[in-house]
Amino acid sequence: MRPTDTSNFAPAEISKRKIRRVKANGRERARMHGLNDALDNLREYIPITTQHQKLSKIETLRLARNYINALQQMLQTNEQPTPLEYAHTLANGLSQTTTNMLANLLQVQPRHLLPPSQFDMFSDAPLLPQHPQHLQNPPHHQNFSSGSPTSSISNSCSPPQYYYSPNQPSAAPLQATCELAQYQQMYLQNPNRFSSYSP
DNA sequence: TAGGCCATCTGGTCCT
DNA sequence: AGGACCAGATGGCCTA
Repeated sequence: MRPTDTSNFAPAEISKRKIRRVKANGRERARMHGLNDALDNLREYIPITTQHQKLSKIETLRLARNYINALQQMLQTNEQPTPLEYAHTLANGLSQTTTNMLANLLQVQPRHLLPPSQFDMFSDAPLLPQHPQHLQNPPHHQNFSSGSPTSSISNSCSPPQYYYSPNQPSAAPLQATCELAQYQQMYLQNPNRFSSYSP
């Protein structure tokens, strides 16, 4: 008899198992809802959002990973990446659909974000494209290291706005990045302030 | 229409 | 024993 074969079980035992299974199904449903809520929460911290279509679960996780990488690179190099560099980091490992969406939001050519194998299909493309003029010299572009120690938070909070879609439905991700930039600048000015930090 | 994504169910395993 | 977690199976929905 297979472990799951209940044909020899008494009706009372079968009923008991059914009840247990139904209860387990409910818990599993609730657990998955909790997982989905957490993913929804995570989506709010990712700088790329669209109004009509939300990122899939797997793409949310991939983009979150890439976003963390991008922020780490900014901290390590103490420089803001170009839009194309930023897009490259964010697009790492994403599906073609999401990559296209990303390219559209960041206003770079999608073909410049494709992996090398797909990039070969566009061999006539220049390796490093010119950014649109308004992206090459964005009005709010500012090097992190250029901020004076006495500059206020509000003045130093000039995130790379050209990284975000004008259709951005929520300012939350923008604000989150802005705050990270502030913390980065504070850290660079006085790392000792953060030495005792524990989450 | 095929493929991707999702919710749900299910049985197995591990832990308390 | 019962709950949490996991992975496989299944069917529905949507989009390119």
